[in-house]
Amino acid sequence: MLLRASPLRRRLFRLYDALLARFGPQSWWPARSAFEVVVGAILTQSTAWTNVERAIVALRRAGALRAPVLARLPSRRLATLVRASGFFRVKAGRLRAFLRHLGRRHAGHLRRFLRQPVPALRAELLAIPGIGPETADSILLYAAGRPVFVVDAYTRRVLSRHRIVPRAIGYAELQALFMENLPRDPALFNEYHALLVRVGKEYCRTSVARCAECPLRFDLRGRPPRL
DNA sequence: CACCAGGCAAGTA
DNA sequence: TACTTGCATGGT
Repeated sequence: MLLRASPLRRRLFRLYDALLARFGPQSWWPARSAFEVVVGAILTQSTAWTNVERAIVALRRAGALRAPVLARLPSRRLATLVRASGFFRVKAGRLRAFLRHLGRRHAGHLRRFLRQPVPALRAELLAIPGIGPETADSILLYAAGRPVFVVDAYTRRVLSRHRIVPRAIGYAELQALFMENLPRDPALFNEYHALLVRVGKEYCRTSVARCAECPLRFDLRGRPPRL
């Protein structure tokens, strides 16, 4: 995959190099199976990962981190198990919607579901209620190993604070910026996104408080980052 | 105490 | 099409 050099491409590579040099490989996604990636991707919607971990632990203790078991769990019981991840009634419903789709369209086989071509798989994921662009792309990249870049709040915040993109850039535009300017390599997309989340958690919250301590100092040219 | 976190869908203008 | 609001727990 050959990409002609451009200022934007150089900035994206330099940002990646700076992140990797500072934080090292992140070994994402933090899950033991593809099914657990799907569950975590739904549970982490607008929620701190520490709270998702509590819910995952509860599900594991109940033996519910497998499709056949989770699919048979009553909604009240499921809601109780995922309570710590917040929005628990909504998320229990979304997990059930995914399991219902998996059961009806793919005989409950996640592998089979994930094997189809990216465009069809992405469209099918987005058609499941409760799965939007970020959740779908997280599943595509981290559960199915496809070269799809995941955009999230940290991606937008880190790049806009470094003045690489406008603050209000849309999901598709920001995703295209990465996918059209980097080699389409699942391992690269995996690590890049994980690193953005890592630096975001530590230095790039919505409050600008820790922003000044950020070790990257990436192309700010001395100016304070805008909110 | 107030504010925030790895979204999404439904409602309004 | 572009905003706004509800959903909810647990950490800082």
